[in-house]
Amino acid sequence: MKLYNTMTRQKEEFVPIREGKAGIYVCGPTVYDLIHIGNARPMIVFDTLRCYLEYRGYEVNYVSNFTDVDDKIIKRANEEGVDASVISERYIAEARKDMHDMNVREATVHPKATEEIPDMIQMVQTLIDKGYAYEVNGTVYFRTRRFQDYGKLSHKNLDDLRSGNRELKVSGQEEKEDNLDFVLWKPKKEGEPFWESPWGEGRPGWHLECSCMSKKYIGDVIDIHAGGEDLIFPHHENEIAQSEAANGTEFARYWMHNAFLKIDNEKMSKSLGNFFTVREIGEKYPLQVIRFFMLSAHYRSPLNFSDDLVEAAKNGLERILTAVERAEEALKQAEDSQPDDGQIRKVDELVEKYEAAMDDDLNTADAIAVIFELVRLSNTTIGEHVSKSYCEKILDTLELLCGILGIETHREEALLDEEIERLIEERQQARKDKDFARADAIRNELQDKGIVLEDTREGVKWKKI
RNA sequence: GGCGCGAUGGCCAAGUGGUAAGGCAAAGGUCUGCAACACCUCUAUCGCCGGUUCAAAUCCGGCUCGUGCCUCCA
Repeated sequence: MKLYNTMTRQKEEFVPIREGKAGIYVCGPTVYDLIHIGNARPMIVFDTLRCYLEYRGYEVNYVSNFTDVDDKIIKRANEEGVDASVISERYIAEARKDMHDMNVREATVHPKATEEIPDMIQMVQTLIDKGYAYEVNGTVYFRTRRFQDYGKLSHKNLDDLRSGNRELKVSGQEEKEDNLDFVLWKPKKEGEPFWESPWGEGRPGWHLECSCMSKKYIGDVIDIHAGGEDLIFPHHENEIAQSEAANGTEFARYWMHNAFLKIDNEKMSKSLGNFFTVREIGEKYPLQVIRFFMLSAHYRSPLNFSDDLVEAAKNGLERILTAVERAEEALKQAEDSQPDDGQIRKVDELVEKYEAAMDDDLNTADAIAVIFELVRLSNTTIGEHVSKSYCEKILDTLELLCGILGIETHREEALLDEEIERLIEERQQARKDKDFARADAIRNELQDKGIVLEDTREGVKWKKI
């Protein structure tokens, strides 16, 4: 399997540190509010990566944190007059719910920053002992220039950074040895949560969390480190500096970054008013549609989000789900005959094509195209006098290929209430009596309630939209 | 200013040297009481200019437009 590595800027064959195992760390959200649609992209993309690696036989240790101590959380807590942990706990629970609805599976571990403070203090101490960090008035800074490789991920050189920040320096803190130095530990301010440390009461810097949590739950060297492309600099660059300086070894073998999501072709921002939470979207569409939509483009391409595009994705997904239903219907009528070798082979070829797409840096757009090819194959070959084993093969394969992408192939089982049941029967009677006006009126009435009817040879089918 | 990315049919989107996957939408047709579903048919020479090559959407150079990051935003 080939993966694009941000570090080398090319696709590389994925070779795990330990055969058959993969340690993946994905930077998670800061929990100060409901997660937004932009947060959803890395969650969906890298969950899919995980599924595919597991399908390929890897035992995946998937770690994704919740940043639960941060300025924005504290601000929110002060506004509501509650403890910061009330805010973070609330939004961790909400994030988990949204993730569940998007079929994003639980990570192997979801560490929280506040539960890893001792390890962070330990790492800061190590960095001070090695000369990579220094303390001034209760703040500990990382001595950026001391780390030779700084800038290797984002391909920046320190002097460019420095000139670009000349203006900031005027208003900046003069206590730093160098303007590029970043905070590892900051002293508490009034009303902020804090922890005891050798440098006084305070809290950890943002970058430090991920370095510690990945070390603790995966190891000094991790196979794949992933996140949104905006994290490349400075977050991931700083993580590398901290971890490699402290551990004396390479931090991550492969760096994967997803591109941004735009809304109506503009950058998502609160000021533009085009800021959507996953929860809001979920009220308009099943979140599985959003997952399908996001995987319909390559993860390294910017993806535009708009109602029209989601609507199109929804219709495409419907086609897949309908095909599964048809195949299931066919299976009921199928015969115990020998399947056609040629047809079986075609299905196998599609699976190979799908794997080739996924092996090529997780090309989910191509993988979905293969699923549609399988849908067409199914719709055109499944019918009367088809063998049971062929039907099963089609169904198993559809389920498998969709499953890897986190797409559930069965519509949610919704029970019809008696009223609706009665209306459907009444319509059938009207049709028998050739009272089509009445029949159509009932169909429209049900449609207004979100129930779509389809008259098939096997009887009336319905689905919720 | 520094470091990147992108430009493919009405819309979305694959495709890194051999004459353009797939989806959505639209149109025509088969099926159907009608509709829906499904199936069939139909829609592109790949931003512009030049170069390399037997051959380029795919490689090189230039241009135009758009866009991301440059200290806490996924």
